[in-house]
Amino acid sequence: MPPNRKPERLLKRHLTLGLSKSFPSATLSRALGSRVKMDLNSSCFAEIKLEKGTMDDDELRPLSWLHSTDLLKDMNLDDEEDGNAKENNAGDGMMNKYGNLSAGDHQDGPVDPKRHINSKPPFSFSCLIFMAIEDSPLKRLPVKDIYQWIQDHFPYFHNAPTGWKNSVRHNLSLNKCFRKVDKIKGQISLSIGKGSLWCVDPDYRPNLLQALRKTPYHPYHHVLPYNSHPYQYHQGPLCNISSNPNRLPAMHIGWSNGIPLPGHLALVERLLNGPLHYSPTQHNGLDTEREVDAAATMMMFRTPPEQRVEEHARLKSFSPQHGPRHGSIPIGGMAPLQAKPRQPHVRPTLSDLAETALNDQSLPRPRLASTPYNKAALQTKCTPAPSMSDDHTYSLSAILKAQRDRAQQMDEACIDEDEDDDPVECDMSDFEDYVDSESDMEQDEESKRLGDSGYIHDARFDDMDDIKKSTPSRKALQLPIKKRPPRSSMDNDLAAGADALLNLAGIKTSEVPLRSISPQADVTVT
DNA sequence: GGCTTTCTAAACAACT
DNA sequence: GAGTTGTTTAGAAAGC
Repeated sequence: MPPNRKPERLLKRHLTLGLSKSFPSATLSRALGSRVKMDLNSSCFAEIKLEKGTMDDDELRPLSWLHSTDLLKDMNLDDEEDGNAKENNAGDGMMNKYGNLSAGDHQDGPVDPKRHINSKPPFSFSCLIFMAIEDSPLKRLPVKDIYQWIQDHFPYFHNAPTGWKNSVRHNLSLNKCFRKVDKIKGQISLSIGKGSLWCVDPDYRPNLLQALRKTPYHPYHHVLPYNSHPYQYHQGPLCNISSNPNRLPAMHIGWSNGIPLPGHLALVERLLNGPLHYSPTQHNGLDTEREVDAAATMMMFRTPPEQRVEEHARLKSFSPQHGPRHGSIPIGGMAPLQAKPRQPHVRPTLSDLAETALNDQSLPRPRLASTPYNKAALQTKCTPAPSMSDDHTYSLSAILKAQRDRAQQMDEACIDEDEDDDPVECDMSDFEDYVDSESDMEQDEESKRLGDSGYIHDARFDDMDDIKKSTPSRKALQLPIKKRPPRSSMDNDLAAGADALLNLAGIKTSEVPLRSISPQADVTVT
């Protein structure tokens, strides 16, 4: 066997083990195969699906991916098994007190589908909730409907002790991936009883997607050679423009060190659907794809932060009535962007892309981290690679390291020769300058949103809380509140990097000093 | 062994 | 008052 086949075989074994461990009987096939009616094109799975790149239409059918893995082919779909589930489980000596199968139950020996019916799904509660919410038409559900969805799709919970509902509520409350939606604000006229609606925080949607992707038997777990790259988790649509699995991730600036670029997604969408009418499927050139990514990325860095935010907000306001565009995905749980008709066979050059992007005042840009004291800001705006492990892991040192890495990367690009502007120091000063410059509304919202315990309030943040507590705010001290600088040093670094790369690509950008780059900066495209 | 994540239980308050 | 919802704390298990 060729060496490159070995991981594949191991993965297959892993998938099989993972599946049999968690869904060793017809439960899975029944629960997922016949009961789950999720539309992949409108659910969270659309993003996962798209990352495979080239899939047949058949594979777009709900849960066909499960069957495509051949993992279900031998499963018995008889209904009687379900009826015997409880009885069979009761006889399972390996069952813990909650009726779950303890880890390792199926590690040794063959799985007996007659014994292990209704074992616990392999998804974490956050994943279950995520799927439930994503499967709802409005991408928001009351907790009661979340219960129902979980029960409907995972029969295990029909017989499980009710403690799992507590876990669901606990997860909703503590997991920052989920947000409570004010009923009035959400303009839900339906009577949903008491309680709130819950939705997925778009900022954390990639995390949840990755959590889903981490599920042992996930169909695309093994597909993408670069699926460990954080960029891919964030930028599903890029798979839209590339069916080449060997394609490298887009340019690394901005995310190679773990800092996500929330606006990049939208920009790529704009590049794909906007005036460029680029249709990569018409052109198989790998370089072209890179050009698109590169230009998109570089342009991101040349757009002022305030416009990024506006663009981000604008995208968030998309109406949910727009159906999903074929091959596209919703962004962060939002309604998908409405596609503009494409004009095929128009291949833009990098210069075209750059020129268009540079002239577009509304192109989004990422929001950069604000204050280290603002947990929410750190978590939502400075989130490193989106993973569930990262989800709750935001140590100051890690963040500073990310900052330092980014600074070093930009430094290595020989961009900013201002010696007084040490990147690391600048980043920290930016942080401190932003301590009180964040709007009260935003902070209130963030603090309201994040709560103060569990997954969110973590002992790892205690030191930061202490710092904040021991550091009187400017407001408290009645000091003048600093205004946010028009462009942070980090922005300048990014812009500088963009300039350098544009120049390398043969595009002359403005000679205006980077610190004073404005959206109207002249750019000469050669 | 320590850390992190996740799950579970329990208590409590607020609300319907 | 009962039931539901939401929050918080605590502890344990499992994986790395």
